[in-house]
Amino acid sequence: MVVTRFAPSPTGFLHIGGARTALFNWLYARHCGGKFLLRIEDTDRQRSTDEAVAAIYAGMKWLGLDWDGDAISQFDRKERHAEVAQQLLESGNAYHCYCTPEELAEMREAAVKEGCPSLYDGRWRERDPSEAPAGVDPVIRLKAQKDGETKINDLIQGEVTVGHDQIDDMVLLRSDGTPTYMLAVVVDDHDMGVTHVIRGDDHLTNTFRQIQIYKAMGWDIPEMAHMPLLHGDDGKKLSKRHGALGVEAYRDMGFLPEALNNYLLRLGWSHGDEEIISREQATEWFEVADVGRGAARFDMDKLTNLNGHYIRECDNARLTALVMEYLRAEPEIVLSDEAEHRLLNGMTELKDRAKNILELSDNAKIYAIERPLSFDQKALKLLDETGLGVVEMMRSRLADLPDWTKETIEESARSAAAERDLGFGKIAQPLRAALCGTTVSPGIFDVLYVLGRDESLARLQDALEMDRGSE
RNA sequence: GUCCCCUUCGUCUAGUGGCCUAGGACGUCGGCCUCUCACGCCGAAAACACGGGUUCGAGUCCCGUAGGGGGCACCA
Repeated sequence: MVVTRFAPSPTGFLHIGGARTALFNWLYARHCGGKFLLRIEDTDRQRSTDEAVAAIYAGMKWLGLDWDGDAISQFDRKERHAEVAQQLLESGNAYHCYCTPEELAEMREAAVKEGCPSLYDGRWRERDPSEAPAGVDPVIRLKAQKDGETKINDLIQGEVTVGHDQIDDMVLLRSDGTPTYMLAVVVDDHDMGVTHVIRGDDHLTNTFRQIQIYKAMGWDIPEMAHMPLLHGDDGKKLSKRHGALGVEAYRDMGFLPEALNNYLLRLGWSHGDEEIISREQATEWFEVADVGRGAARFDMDKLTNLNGHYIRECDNARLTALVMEYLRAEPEIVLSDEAEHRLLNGMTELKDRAKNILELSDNAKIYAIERPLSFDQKALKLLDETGLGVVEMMRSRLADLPDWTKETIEESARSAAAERDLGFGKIAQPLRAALCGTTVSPGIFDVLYVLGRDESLARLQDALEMDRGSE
């Protein structure tokens, strides 16, 4: 059975690049009917916090990436890691090294000067423990293979070969007895039964070091798949100003999780010309081998476009709930049952006009705002003598309407325009200004209908009676 | 410095030797629709990094160059 995993280190939030890695692992596991596991790489105690771990859980949940079983804490497994290091020591595949940090720094400097890769030279590899200096806690290093080379068949990168002269005797266990990342990943992946390691490109060369551990332990090496990293819009490494934010930041910017998922999926993976891909469809189609080899740049415009699509497709009740959540923070908004009702009724027209939930909420304010309205500059301009004349005329016509339906409202406004030989815009714009306080809104019949007779007439009356100040 | 990886429109990509006069999407520009704004629809400009091979034929295979990215920690 296929087993994949996502192994983030909890350093604040679920990074957007990490989210993509998680998504790919999730998709591959689900595609194969296998398992998707979550492991928190919290061995760095300085940087790991409970809040950060909670942020990862929350981010995964928001994206709909559920994992099988309980999340595993790498820190909790430190005894097991030490045990493996001990085994390696006993089998003669590892040894104690008493080098000081200064000594190692010198070594690196000298190597670079000679044009060699800056590797540990293995000076304690064959030395007898009796030569150990007093008072120095040793580290345990792996006795890596010196000759030959290792070739892997990466599911994404293809055949990659690295000579063993590029791999030194890396530290497995620190002098304080804690495991290094290299040891921990290998032990954990093995113990968790991971069959496919799908991770960022930045681990490609590390893989060859890790394979040394697998070999020394006599363990099976999982399939490897190294996906290209995400870059900023300038092609450089993704940084904060490029959008290297936590997924919750995207949620707060008004993105829908399905939009982010779809966008992340198409970044480095494709299925012919398909652009809009549902979770179900993605699960069916996803193959690791189809992931591209080149790094992709993060493009906010495309994400935004996708988000607009998913908003339009989204259920009105769900959108209303999201909008209510944002509107709750607005002081001039009172979220009465009446307002919620209007929001829901107006949502079909509203959602065509928004690319994110923030914008949607802003546009939705016309249905939740309390009378009397305030008018923006352009609206005021429309409500001049002529405009107010139209408002007054329409107010009385609408007041006489026997039924308040979109059809009767439209008929009333259209005939008014025809009778006066006016372009319809001459009627609609002043009405819009009086009803919404702005010059932009959904279709005017929809606004009138959703607002209802009483509220509509009251708002029109407000406009007629408003104090125009110095004007 | 050294090793590894990458390179098709501005961006994400299709493309696995002839179906490519290089396709789609976002963005941009123009138009249509229209009560505003959107949505939708139609159309346009826009790319095989460069140089050598291999082949009847190369975006597709090989080599080199350039550019970009990553690794080389008692970080993960």
